[in-house]
Amino acid sequence: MFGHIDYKNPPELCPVRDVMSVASDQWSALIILWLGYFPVLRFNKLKKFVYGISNKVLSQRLKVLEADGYIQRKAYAEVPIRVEYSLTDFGQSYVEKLLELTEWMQTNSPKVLANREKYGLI
Amino acid sequence: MFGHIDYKNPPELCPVRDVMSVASDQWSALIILWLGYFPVLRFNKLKKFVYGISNKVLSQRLKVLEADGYIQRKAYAEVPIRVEYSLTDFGQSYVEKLLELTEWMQTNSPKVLANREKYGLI
DNA sequence: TAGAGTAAGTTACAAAAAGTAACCGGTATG
DNA sequence: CATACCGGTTACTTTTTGTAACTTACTCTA
Repeated sequence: MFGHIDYKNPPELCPVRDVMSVASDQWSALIILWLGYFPVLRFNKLKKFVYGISNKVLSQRLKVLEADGYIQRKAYAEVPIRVEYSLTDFGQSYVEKLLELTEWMQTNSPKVLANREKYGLI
Repeated sequence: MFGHIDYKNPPELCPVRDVMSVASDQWSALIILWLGYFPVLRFNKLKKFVYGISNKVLSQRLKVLEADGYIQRKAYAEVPIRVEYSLTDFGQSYVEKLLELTEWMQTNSPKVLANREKYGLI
């Protein structure tokens, strides 16, 4: 894992870090998880599921996730316009990894919350 | 995974989401990964490994990660003061999960970078 | 037939988070 | 005698987010 980093002469930028920071961003992760649950979602549906996200940030994240190859966007020339978002095969393989982490979080978040509370009282 | 969310009546806040956003934050993840590699690290060493982080943000993240139970801080009353950071058992169990994700990222980041480039040219 | 609602965003502005650089007091190093 | 280390903190600037209004063209409701 750290083998590729020469930590005595740290590089200006680590590409893995860059890629990971996009994919594990809170909103990006939620978008990908919901698209893993529902194969196809339109903008406004997605916005309802990814509770609390703004149009602006949803729009930004969708563009970045599309550019990075996790999701695909299909626009239909109807009136009103219909746009469908779905995971690519690559995105599908990522969501499986992400789900493992999320499951760990679901199991362990009570411990974190308990810890947080205890820490606040001391 | 989604069973706990009633997406027709979305909750004001999802605790899992809150916990996960702290733990999967870019800087937090890097701190935890380096502490998984070196059992004990002092502030300035950590700062060198977590390349690019500022004192301010490192200090903030260490406090939050300590409060959430991932790391522990030991200060020795020497002169100059010595402070050692290390993973708790809980943090250790988390870093194992995080490493799996990181390994996936290492394997797959070339695909993402290739995709990104292709997308930029169209 | 006026009014509201839907669709997928964009835009201008405000608020929050992150980055930058200087500083602390005491000690060891050159 | 000046410099660097130790583990941070503080004031200030820049970047990122969030908020709310707006867009175009059609459909549904009263």
